[in-house]
Amino acid sequence: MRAVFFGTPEIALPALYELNASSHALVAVVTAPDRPRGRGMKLRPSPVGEAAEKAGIPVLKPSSLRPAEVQASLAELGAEVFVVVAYGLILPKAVLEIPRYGCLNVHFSLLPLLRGAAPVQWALIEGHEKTGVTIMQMDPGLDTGPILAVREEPIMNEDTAGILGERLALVGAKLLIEVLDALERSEISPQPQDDERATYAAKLSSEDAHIDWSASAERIVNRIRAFNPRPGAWGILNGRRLKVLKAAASEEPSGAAPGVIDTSQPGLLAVNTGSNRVLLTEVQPEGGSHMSAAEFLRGYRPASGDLIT
RNA sequence: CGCGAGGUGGAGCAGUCUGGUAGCUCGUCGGGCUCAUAACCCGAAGGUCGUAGGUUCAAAUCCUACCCUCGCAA
Repeated sequence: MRAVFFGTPEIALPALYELNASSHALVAVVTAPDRPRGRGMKLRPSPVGEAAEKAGIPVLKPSSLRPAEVQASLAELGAEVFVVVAYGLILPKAVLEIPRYGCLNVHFSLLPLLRGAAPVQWALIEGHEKTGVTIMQMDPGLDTGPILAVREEPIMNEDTAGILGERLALVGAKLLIEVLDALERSEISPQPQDDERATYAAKLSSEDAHIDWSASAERIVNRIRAFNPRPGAWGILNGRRLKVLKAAASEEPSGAAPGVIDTSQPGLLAVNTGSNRVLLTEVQPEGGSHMSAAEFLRGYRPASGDLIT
């Protein structure tokens, strides 16, 4: 079936590739406009925009979907379905109604849980044992449409948002094609969501990534996992920002105030918290590259008793 | 011209302001001690101090240009 793909960041790429390689006709890609980003604030296309251009697929980059002429050009594509994966803009009702089969959204949670912008991160922050991918028929609400397909995915202890997101993106890409195939054969019927059970995964800022050391070790570690690789959970040590990319909760109870570090054991960087100590295992000092805790200790030499806030 | 940090033996850093031929914690290699060890002791190798040019009796250190890396912010 003729499809238009809406997406913006990396996590949408597998779905884009899978769709492009499928039996369905990918007639155009819609993505967020080129934005000044990165060091130097140079204008750069979104990951999806870049990939689509490279693949020779026509790309639209409207800054809004409200203008009538934008909606008209979407309609002209003659698509039977719109596929939306982490696009970034709300689709107005008028747009949702353009394709015959409506708009499908690939969402990275088990809806109605974790509706919203950052479902992968929140699944980790909240310490869930499983999450998944839901494909739904979009309606004007925020991730409220009826469900077409669900795939569960277990969350591993060593998962970070980056790793888990990659896995979900691949699962979602495969599931998307299955849904399109089934839809074409009318073998699928939407199931409404149970709004009572809905929870929300709000967009996260880098201030949310500032570690509160008075929380429990488990909560701290979950946040660190959720913010890896971006933007990176962090604290301030000796006046400089220290990103914590990986950490593990230890069995050892905190023997000092939250945030006080202990370097007495060779190669280990322990931080006291509201519960057990947390062992930082991979960090990145301000201005530097990421490194193991052992390397950090060798070069930067924080002392036992220093406070990370 | 968005703001900022940095490129020093294999790793992570100090030294740069106040020029005078390089240091720390590790790693590596050899030897010793030990039942043993990632522990300890002794010794060794390894650096054109990002690149190019300039100032100077003398440059990691001062000046100029360029390359690369990283953080913030978006």
